[in-house]
Amino acid sequence: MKRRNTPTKEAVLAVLENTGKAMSQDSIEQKIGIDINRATIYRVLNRFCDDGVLHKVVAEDGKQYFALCIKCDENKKPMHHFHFRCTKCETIECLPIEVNFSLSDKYLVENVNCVLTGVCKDCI
Amino acid sequence: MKRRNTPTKEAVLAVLENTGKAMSQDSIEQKIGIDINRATIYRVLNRFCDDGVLHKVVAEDGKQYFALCIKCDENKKPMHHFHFRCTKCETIECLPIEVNFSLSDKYLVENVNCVLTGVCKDCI
DNA sequence: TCCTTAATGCGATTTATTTGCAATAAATTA
DNA sequence: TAATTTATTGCAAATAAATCGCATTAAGGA
Repeated sequence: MKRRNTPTKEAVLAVLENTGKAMSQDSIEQKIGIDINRATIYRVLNRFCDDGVLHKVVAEDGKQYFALCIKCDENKKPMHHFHFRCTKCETIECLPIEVNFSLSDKYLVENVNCVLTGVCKDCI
Repeated sequence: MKRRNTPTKEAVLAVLENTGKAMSQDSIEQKIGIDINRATIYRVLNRFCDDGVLHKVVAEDGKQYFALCIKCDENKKPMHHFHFRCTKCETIECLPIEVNFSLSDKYLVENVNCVLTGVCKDCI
């Protein structure tokens, strides 16, 4: 199943590159300019996640937010980082803070989801 | 608005004490034995959260899970801890692992929500 | 230019959670 | 103990996020 380039995909990526933050389908739809169906945006976002272009964060409001994966050294695996959700400006930013924990290897960790919520430096 | 004791509240607490894990409204309703309305369970859970009896975790499935707050020394404030959601047995357990991060005090952190997802030690 | 099938739009659906409102029942008071 | 106040509950409907089926469109290789 080879991927195709479409205006939709480019527009979604452009919005995310532009804000540099994690965004919900809703806020992407508002900023994207062109008229794109809700379901399509979700499908595009999920495909990008599958392809490792985006990562998904679920905040404590229960909603999904998507952000570009930070490109780091190719031999270094992308680190799990904290996210900060600001309840004033309704944004989620990726913090350059690594998530550290040591857990018995009797557990298989497949996913890490860490979100701090509060008021960000711009709104405080 | 003084709180009243009701069979419902006792039953909900009993279930949570029993499993010792974080549970969703759904799973509580299944285990509780008596017939309690969905909305009522949510209201009871949220009230307990307001009162500091329970804490709420939002997992990456977007659902809310509730667990008893761990009682520690009274002079020690309750720590933020990691949670582990097992996709096999569908449970969430509170891990005795503290969440550590250092963030500029230009941010006001009001809430911490950290969930690891994978396969737990009992299911692996 | 034609053809295959990935991508899209639309509408309907599913699932989690909340809310309004009338009825019920704790707990306090007379 | 009976009366009173109002927190709590049940029920049904409302919200809201995300997904799904299906017919249509349009990349991009032949």
